[in-house]
Amino acid sequence: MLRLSKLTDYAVVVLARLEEAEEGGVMTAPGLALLTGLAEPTVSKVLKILAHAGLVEGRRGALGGYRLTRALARMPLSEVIAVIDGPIALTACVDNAVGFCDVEGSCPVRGRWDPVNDAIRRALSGITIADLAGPPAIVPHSEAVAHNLTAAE
Amino acid sequence: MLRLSKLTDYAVVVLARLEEAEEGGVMTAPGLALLTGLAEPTVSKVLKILAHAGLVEGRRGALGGYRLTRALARMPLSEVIAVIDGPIALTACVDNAVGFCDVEGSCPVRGRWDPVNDAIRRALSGITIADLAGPPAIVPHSEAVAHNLTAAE
DNA sequence: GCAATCCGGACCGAACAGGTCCGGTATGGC
DNA sequence: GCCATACCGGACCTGTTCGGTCCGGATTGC
Repeated sequence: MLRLSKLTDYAVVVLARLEEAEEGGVMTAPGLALLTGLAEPTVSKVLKILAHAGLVEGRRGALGGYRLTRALARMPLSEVIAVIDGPIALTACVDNAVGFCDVEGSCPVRGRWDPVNDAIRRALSGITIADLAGPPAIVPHSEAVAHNLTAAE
Repeated sequence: MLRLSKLTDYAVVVLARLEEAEEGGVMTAPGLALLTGLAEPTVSKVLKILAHAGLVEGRRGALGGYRLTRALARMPLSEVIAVIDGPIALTACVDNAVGFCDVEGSCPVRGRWDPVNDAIRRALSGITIADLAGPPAIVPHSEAVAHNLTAAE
């Protein structure tokens, strides 16, 4: 299904909400949980991962919270995916890894997936979280899809 | 990891081998299992799925087997993925589905994933199984990777 | 000192994928 | 006409991964 983890989905939502904080202000994990409707431990987990990767910054103590280290417009989707789900790779046959596949000697596809991975990475790099968060208003429940957001052509 | 199932990987390998059959000839599931080094039940499973989708054609009885219904050069990778793994969609929030997400009313990302999915589909549609199977010869166990196979630019 | 908050990790249950097997049906050869 | 071969369709089991929760510790401001 080529699906990515829900954590990544949550991360995008949380980041989108986090941008609504006033300039320089922080938002707490419980607060973001309320805003997003997600469970607090889940939000906390997401934020911890994002903080570890440097996409957000955590400030401890009372009046603490999280804030973005970068504008969402400068945060490509591919980076968030890589942070949460690990490096983007469709199969285990990546980077000429040897010894993982027991039929690598006779595999006609060997080494050919890399261009595919690159194509996906390129398509994803052209989309930022800001694009996903979209204009502040909520989109109507129908087409806003065939947009000029295509990024890869 | 944005990973797709191993079955899809196997499907590509099997298809690549299947193309080596002489014109109009069929190859049996046990035979393909030997050629690919995969377990026979697994190969059989893959072929059944592919046959159900019409990508290969099965002929029963003695002297039976499978054969391609189409040249690999006309078989986009996206189609194989869709057949094995289901439709290409990164998240559950696709096609403006309503009622699956309990926070859809307040989700700022709602409806914004579709362009991403489209971008991925487009990147994948430009690559055919023939590209993955590559030239008939087997690639050496080292770099033959950074090839001009990128297909999407 | 106390309360609020992030930090790092361990933990468990559920869902999914991977892989196998079996009975049934069609085809060709002896 | 019988049998071996091979596809067909499904059920089945098992292991791994993901989603989600929880706890103790460290840090900061009042």
